[in-house]
Amino acid sequence: MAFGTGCHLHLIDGSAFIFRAYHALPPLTRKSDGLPVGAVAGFCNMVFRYIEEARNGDAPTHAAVVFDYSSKTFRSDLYPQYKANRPPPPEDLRPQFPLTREATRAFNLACKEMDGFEADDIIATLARQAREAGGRVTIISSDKDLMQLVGGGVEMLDAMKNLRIGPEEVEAKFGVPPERVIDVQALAGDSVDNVPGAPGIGIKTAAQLIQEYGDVETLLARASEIRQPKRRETLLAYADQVRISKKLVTLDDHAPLDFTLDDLEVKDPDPRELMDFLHRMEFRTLTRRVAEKYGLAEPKAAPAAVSPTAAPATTADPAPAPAAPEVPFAPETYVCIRDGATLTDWLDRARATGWLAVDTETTSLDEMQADLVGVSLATAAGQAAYLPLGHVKGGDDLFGASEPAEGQMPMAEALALLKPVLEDPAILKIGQNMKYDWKIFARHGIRTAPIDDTMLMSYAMFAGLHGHGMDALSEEYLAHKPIPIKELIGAGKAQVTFDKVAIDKATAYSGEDADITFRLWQTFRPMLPRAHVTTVYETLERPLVPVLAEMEMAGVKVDTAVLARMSNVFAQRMAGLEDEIQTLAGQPFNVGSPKQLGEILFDGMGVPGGEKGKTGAYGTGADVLEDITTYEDTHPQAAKLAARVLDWRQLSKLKSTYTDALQTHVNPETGRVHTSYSIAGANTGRLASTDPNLQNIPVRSDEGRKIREAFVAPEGRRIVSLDYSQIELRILAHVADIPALKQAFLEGQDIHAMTASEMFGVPIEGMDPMIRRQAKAINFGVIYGISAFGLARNLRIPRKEAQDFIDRYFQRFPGIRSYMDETVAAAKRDGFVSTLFGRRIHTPGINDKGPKSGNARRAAINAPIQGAAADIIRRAMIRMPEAIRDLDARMLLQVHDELIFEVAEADVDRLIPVARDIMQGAADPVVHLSVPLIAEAGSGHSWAEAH
DNA sequence: AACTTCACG
DNA sequence: GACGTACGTGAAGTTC
Repeated sequence: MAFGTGCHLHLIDGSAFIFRAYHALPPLTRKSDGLPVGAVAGFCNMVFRYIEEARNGDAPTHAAVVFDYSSKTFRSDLYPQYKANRPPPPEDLRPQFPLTREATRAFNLACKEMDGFEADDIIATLARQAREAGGRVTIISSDKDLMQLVGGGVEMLDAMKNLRIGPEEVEAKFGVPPERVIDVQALAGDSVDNVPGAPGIGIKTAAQLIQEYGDVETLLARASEIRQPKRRETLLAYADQVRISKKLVTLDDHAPLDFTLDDLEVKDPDPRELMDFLHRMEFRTLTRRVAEKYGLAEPKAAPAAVSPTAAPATTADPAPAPAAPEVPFAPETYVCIRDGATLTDWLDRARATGWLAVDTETTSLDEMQADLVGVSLATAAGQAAYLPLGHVKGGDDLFGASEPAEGQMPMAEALALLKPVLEDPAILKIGQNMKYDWKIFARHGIRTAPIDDTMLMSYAMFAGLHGHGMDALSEEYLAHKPIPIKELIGAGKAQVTFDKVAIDKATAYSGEDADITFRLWQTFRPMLPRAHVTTVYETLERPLVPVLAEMEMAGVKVDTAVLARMSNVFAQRMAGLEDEIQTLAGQPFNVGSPKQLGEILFDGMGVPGGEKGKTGAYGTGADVLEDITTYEDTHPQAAKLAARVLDWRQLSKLKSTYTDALQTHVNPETGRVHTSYSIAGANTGRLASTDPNLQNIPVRSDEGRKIREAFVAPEGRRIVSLDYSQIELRILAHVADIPALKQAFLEGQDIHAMTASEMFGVPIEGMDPMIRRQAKAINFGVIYGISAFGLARNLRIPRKEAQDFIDRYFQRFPGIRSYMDETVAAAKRDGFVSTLFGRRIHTPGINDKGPKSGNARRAAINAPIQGAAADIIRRAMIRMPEAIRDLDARMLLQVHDELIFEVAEADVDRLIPVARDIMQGAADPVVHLSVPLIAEAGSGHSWAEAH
């Protein structure tokens, strides 16, 4: 059909689809050979959805997907800097470009690109031709550069948000009708495309000027009439630059196309060709959906051959993992191991392949108290077995004891067979959260090595994107939902321990865990090098497993008598305060209830300024109460009440979270407290401590600090603590390359005083402590992605003043601002930021609009700094055991920038220099910091003395 | 289970 | 031009 009146042309901005797909999806790879295909998958999904949806209502008669050919166009000849600050496409995206063209053709859509022209020029040319022929045009894109084409039968469609963009929407965005958009763009410029425009003129001002003068040429001709001196000067000075900018933003609607509109007639896809392509890409879900749509059978086996066009661009990567034929999950096929011969058979399979996925089942999540119930093994996808060892029969007898279930190997016999394999240096043991299993085996005298951990692989690749628990990983990367543990042990009060679970059910569940772990490992292994995080995984994550396991098993001695005494004192003082508080309130109420307290203060006593949160309750946080304590003159009763509540809250916190709770965490067998560190808990690379959290033991208040007196060394031993001094500021000085900061650290100066001196021009000698305090707050603020609001609140000063401080700071240290800008730009471009050591922290939401993007922005600024500090102490911890091997000393705790040891009295003076050297040199040799790292040491009978 | 508060670096 | 903001955690208690 010839294109004419009544025809409707769809023009799809293919390149935008690709980048959107690439950034929206995790880096998927083709299973059989590891070829990156995430963007292709997303692209296909978007095209498929487009065909399904966009064509329903207002079906096109003609359509084309248009791509950019290369980054070199006639515009780069006009202005060499045009789009020059665009980074090259990521390594793993480049091989996907030709595949998206292939995909377009597989969907039987016209696929158009042209050397020397941008996709936008082709779209402009086709849109003009269609308009002139009397047809309608819909441009599937949200690119503002295309908005100049809107009008006269041409409109845009933002496929993501399903928004139509007509002349009104364009005018809402640019403040001028579509035909004047190029004039506004020419004035405002575009930092993304590096269109210069006129400095200091943004869209708002540009729109104003164009409304007044009509277009750029008239405006420039009459520039001398402009009243505002600044605008006038700018326009006079930058007239040529604005003229070039206009040429850059004006789309060429006369590109010499080698095809006509008639060639773009819509055709249905050939289902066979489409299926063949999707199948070759190994997109299972999409293949299935297409098969359903066209009523075709799904191809069964994975394709043996790979199409020549789809070959990876590089051959430098290691050999791909063994091709994984699609094996369905079949829990009923898992083997239950009940005798030595069967166990030996499974272990021989591991000896043959060199790998073994393992998972333990126990009676508790606390590895120090958990009893081993069973071990599952997997040697290939779908090949899994379960070895029950500690299952018991259903009912308890009169004494609450229970008999072992039948058909289980004796524990000792089974472990004797397992031990040589688990310790065999030629057999890789694969686990999900291996630290748990490592500790269980260690308590049976087995040192599991070497290991791989799928949770840590996921963390190295996807930190910030999603969690790393097995269930989530299985659903995400294996498209398989595992059997929920609740189905076996129940939940809540009715929950039972795993030893009570019937062996056949345990076999299905536990075998599946090992099976999933193995398949995840197969999936992740080729992905690590492609994400460039193999070194991170191998040097910062995996080696930490045995180190942390040993620390956790060692535990720290806690003097419960000291804690109990403190609890009693706190209880008495709290009772007294409670009486006083209720008298002041004139009624009894629960002092621990923020809701009741808020109502009494703000409704009952009439304190002004109560602010309700989203739940409708008044906020009564410490900062609010502190404000109220200053209302002595207007609300003396409330001021006093607030002060008492603050005291009560402090005691309540110390008692419930620390002095009471810590006592319950003392292990009855070891008499010590064993925390658990999560390696993949914090997005930045920091560890997190749980059950109990020993990383937030009080220290800032005198009262709280006393709790550290309960963390003690046994007779004849000492606690030694070493902590990095200002490690994050040192990292900032290095990465942002700030000469003054680096110099100060090299000379061992007081960094906050130096900052104050630089900012305010006051001498360091005899400095007002107030000024130093403010500089310190700014130094910390910088690390957190400073804002005037945050600094103002922290320092309790007007926002304007805080803004002045920040301006002054950036003026004095301009490198900090450029570092921040570069970090945010990297996050927007790549979707992640990296530390000095290559750790990746993803930054979802950084490209969002709205208030949330501020959070993402600050997180992106903070992550490389906090993350590098975390990397450094990880490196120190990994080297520490070997370094202190000959000393009677062991590492017990880590608190982000501090390491705590227990050491024989006689070895204290030998430990400190050794540990200090390891910590101070921990960045070397991978990164040579241009500032020294300093670790300060202390020792004593308790943590309070050592810190 | 969600929310609030508060302990740490 | 308005919006909501310091970064990263975990635990306990109250409320729904």
